[in-house]
Parts: sequence; C-alpha cells; structure tokens
Amino acid sequence: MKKLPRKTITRVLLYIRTLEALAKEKRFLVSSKQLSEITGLSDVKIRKDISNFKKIGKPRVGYKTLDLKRTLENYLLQNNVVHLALFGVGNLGSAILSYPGFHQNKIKLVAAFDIDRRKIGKTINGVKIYPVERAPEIIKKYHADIGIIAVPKEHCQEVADYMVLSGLSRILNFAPYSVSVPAKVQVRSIDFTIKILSLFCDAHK
Amino acid sequence: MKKLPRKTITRVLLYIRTLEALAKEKRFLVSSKQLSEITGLSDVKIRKDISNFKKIGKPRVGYKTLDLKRTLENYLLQNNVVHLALFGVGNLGSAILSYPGFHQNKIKLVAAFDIDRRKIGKTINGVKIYPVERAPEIIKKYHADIGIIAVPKEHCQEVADYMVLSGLSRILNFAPYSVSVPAKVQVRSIDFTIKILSLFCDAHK
DNA sequence: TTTTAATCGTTCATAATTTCACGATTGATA
DNA sequence: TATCAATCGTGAAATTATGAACGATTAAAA
Repeated sequence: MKKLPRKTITRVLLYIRTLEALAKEKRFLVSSKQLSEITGLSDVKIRKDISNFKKIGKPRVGYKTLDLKRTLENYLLQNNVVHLALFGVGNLGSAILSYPGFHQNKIKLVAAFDIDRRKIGKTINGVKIYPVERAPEIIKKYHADIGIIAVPKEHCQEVADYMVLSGLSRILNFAPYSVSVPAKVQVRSIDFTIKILSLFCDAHK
Repeated sequence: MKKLPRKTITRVLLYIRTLEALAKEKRFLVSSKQLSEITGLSDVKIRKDISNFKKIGKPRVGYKTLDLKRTLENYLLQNNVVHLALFGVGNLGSAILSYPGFHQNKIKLVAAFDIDRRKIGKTINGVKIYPVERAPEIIKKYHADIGIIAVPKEHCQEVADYMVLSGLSRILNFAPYSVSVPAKVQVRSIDFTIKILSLFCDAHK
C-alpha cells in the first residue's frame, strides 16, 4: 500500500477515535453518512479514506464499527504504544502530565525533564521528573519516540538541540516559536496563539 | 482584496510572530530567503503570501521588518484584541489561564467558567472564575469572541451547546471528542492525542 | 557609468486534494 | 421473485496548493 498523505492520516486517526466512542455506546454498525455527521467531514471523503485500506463496508449497511477500527489501527499503529518524553514541567507541562487522554492506550509518557531542582525526583501521575542532563540516558532506556517541548519560548531552541542530541527525531513543540533542527528530524507545532487568531481572522473576513 | 484561504492566514500569522521576534533582535531588514530558513516554509510561498497585500519588498534588499509586520497586521487583525472565554479550569484550563503567550497583546482572556464551587470566585492571573450559569451574561458584558472548551470530554458537547446558547459563534475545542454545533458556529480542535499519533505514523511509514 | 548579483513579484506548470457522478451491491419490501 | 432504496467504491472533473522559471528592479562593485 502506498504511503498516505499526512492529512489523510490525521483524518483516519479521527475515525479511529470516533469508532472507539461508537463501540462504547454499543453502536456496532455505522455508515459513512453517520461518520460524516459526527466528524463534520464529507461522506465521500470518508469512504475514499477508508478505501485506502480494503473493501470492508457493505452497501446498504455500512461498516462494522469494530472491524473498521481494527483495520485502520492495524495499518496505522500496528499495536505500537508511542513513548513520549516531556521537556518542561511548568503549568503546561504539568497539564500534559495529567492529561487523561493519554492514560487509556496507544500513548505513554515515559519521562519528564526539568531544570528546577525542586521538581526533580518528584513523580506526577506516575511519571518521574529527571534533571535534563540525564535525557540522553533516560531516552535510550525508555525508548522514547517523541519529545515534547513545553518550556518557555526563550529556551525552546536549546531544548530542541538537546533533544536531537539525546537521540530524538520527532518533536512536538508547544512553544510559540520556530525551532530549527536537522533535516532528518521532524518538528510539528501546536501554537495556541496562532490557532486562536486564525479562527478569529478566518471567521472575521 | 479577496478572502484569503485559511492556510494562508495561518502562515501569515506565523510571519507576523516571526517579524516581531526579528524586530526585538533589532533586525530591521529581512528577505524571503531568511524568513524561509526561520520558518521552514519555501521562499516562493512566502513571497506569494505577502504579495496578497501590497508591493512592499525591495529587490536586492528584502522587506522592512516593521513595515511588513504592520501591513500584515493591518489586514488580518486591524488592531483588534481577541477576547477569550474559558470553560473548564482543570489542569489544562489553569495552564491556559497562565499561558504567557496571551499576555502580551492581541489576545485577552476575559473570563473563566467552572462548575466547581471551590474554584468559583477565585482569580487566576487576573481572570475571574464564574459559575457556568452566568456565561450568557458575562460573555455579553465582556464581548467574548471565542470560547475555549477545556472540560473533560464527557461534558464537551453540553458545554458547546451552552456556549452557543450564550452567544458564542467560534469555539476552540481541546477535548478529544467531536462536538456538533449549528452551521453558523465555527469549531476548531486541538487534539493532543491525534497530533502525537499523526507525527508518529507519518514519520513511521 | 556599466556590470553584476541578489531578490522581488508574477506567470505558468505541476501536484495534491476534494468534489462530483455513477455503477455495483446489498437487504428490505411488495 | 422482482423492485426499490440505501450505501459502498471509484474514475473523472474541478479545485486548490505548491513549485519552477523568469523578467524586473535594485544596490553595490568594478
């Protein structure tokens, strides 16, 4: 199967989440039309996304919730659990450590790092806080896949550099600042300010 | 001038932020090439985005940082300050209340709402926490533009409904769940889980 | 003054994404 | 059994976004 575009991957992950919720409500059959109403995406787009995998739907009936979920997950995640390492245990970092969405499955926070001596050694939600100097060692030990930047923007570039040095090749940056990294490293950003202003401007014009 | 696509708006907001940072470092001239290196976007795309506004660059020189910033801001933001209302003062909500990125300019948190009696009446970072029942009144009083959902996913739909009822027509949803709203209301989501898994899958394949 | 090199703005071509249109399949109904 | 309505899967068309190419302009250097 060919590599899927990132946008498709994002949508498929949304389908997985939606199917999970449907299964919990004991809705074991679902049509592209219904998924469309829940997610706000068009039904054709949903069918086309799903058709990347295999013919699994039945005309007149729809998809079996659990079969579809399993098929999508098998392709995208293959039972992997993503290991996260968090850099920065301030307000935002602490919220991420306590984020209930991670504690169900698929994502596991394996370690947190900070420079504040008062925080080091503590455990939040089962995750231990280490001094940032130990990042290379700890990241190898726990096989962290993705590093999260949750430090003040003044420090985000140096933290990013250190993450790369520690062996991380995927970074999610919460700081409102662009970081430069070697080409082999992937960075994505979650920037609250830009998200909010974009919603404002887009609706405004 | 024609309405800009959302993707363009998002990029332009990134330029504005970048130009701000450059000005702080006293770099008062910048070329599309340099902006490209900082942001990771291609220089052609940057020039094309900028050309939506007016001819403001000089060949061989680049753009005047402050002029360009002013031009982009004038078009997109027009000196508006975006007023936010936060729903849910848990871990994530508290982090948002303390988020330093907002306290500079352009975005102002005007009120927070919660159902927990122990939180109501408190002030975090200058923002008062009200009982959620008072949302319609407070939102009108402070002219909130955008509502933020930071409640557990089990409650996000009811909160969204109540936001719409209170007069909000733009919602930023941090809960990992799709919410349905009337067509005139715009919802965007920031979903940590999907962001992380998408980064994982995309790099993985 | 002329030449040179950097950089802008724009056109055109390419690629990616979304939407449309429709045939095929299925379960329910007459 | 034959018909009907719902829904899937998909090829083609339309739209949107990206990238390449290049002339035009400018400041600096020769």
